[in-house]
Amino acid sequence: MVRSRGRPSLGRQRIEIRPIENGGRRQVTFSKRRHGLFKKASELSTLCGASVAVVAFSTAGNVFAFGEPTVDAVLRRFDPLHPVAADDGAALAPAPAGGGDAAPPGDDKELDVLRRAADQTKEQVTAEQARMRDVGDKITQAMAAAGKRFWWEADVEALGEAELPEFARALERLRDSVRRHADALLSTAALPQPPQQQQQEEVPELDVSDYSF
Amino acid sequence: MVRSRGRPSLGRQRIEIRPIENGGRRQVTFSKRRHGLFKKASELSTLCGASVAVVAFSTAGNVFAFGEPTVDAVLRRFDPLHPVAADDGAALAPAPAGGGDAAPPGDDKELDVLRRAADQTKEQVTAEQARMRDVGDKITQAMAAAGKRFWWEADVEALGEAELPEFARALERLRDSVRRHADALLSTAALPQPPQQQQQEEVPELDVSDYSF
DNA sequence: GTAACTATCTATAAGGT
DNA sequence: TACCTTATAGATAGTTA
Repeated sequence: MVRSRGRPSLGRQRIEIRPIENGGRRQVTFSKRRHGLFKKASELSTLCGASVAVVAFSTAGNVFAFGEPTVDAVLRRFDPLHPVAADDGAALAPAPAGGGDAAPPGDDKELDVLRRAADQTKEQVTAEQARMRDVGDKITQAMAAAGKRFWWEADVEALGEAELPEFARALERLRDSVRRHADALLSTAALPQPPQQQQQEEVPELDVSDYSF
Repeated sequence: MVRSRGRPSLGRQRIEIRPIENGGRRQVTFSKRRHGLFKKASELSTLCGASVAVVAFSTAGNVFAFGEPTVDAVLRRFDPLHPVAADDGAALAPAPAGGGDAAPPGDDKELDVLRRAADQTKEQVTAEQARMRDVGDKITQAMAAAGKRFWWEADVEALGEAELPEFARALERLRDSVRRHADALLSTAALPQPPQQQQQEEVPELDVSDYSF
């Protein structure tokens, strides 16, 4: 590009830190500085091993967020209502309604139980995969058709009325499966044998009527 | 301050973005960059009228936060599980305890309230997308690492304790979303393909208490 | 944890494609 | 919208107090 005369540009100019009136300029600045801010946050995290979360709302109401390791992880750790140390999710562990609520740490049986729970979960997940592969193809198609990259971007509207309930049910089952696994992981410290309910592979009754399909 | 010989310092040097081993150096860097990050966030907010929140945990476990107008305000606005009006909720606040309890039908205020509620809903949906995108990247990584093609094949075991609850929650939210859509479909028996999806996002609010996590 | 001090390095304001 | 380019304002590494 030929710059016929004088300086090719004025270069960076100093600006006062005060509200930008011009809408277009404000939008451009927001975009640039937001990127810069997230980058800084990322660098801080990497350099110093810090957990960082950034949330920004534009004047237009759009949200942008950055988090390491995850926005939610950091925010929950920050939330005083969910006091959690380095390992978050302690708040997620349901207080077992059974008898004692704390087991002596260091017991070998603990490990064994954990192992079984893990295997069980894995089994369930495998079963889920089999059941889901079918409906999954439909969903994948919907994703591809819309040029989406992530599963949650799947165009729900494009799913037929036949696939929808199946999709929802599949989600629910997987959700439950994952939750059980998470609970098992998180209750490593205190494993008070629950009243032998969750142990069986029987998936908790699915009350479909609840979801009026 | 006398500097007896040579250059007083080498000046700023370029550094690679990777974990700083030296504890002292890391601490100094954390302090400096944290200040810089907060300043950037502040400027972004002032220049662009954006609401911004930043939360950072040092490796020592200390928390530092910045927020405009307030950390809590931004985080509540971001958390869809705790719907709070962005601006002091004047619009959604319970009817003033004065005389009448409802605005006369046909009043412009009615429309205004509706409009604000709609905006809020839209905002929440957008926030969802932002959070999903974040945790989604993590899950996608897990998928890629395992060479899986579908999201439900993601190796649950490979997800960290931080990601697991996220994954479960993401599933839950998506499930709810799907259910709402299904409900809408069924209640309007024969509605042809909606022209847009963002427009009629007005759906019943979700009752999370049902799926307590 | 903070606060200088400097010499660099980086982010970015403007303007263009 | 995003991506260039330029030239400069601002951030900061290394060090000491």
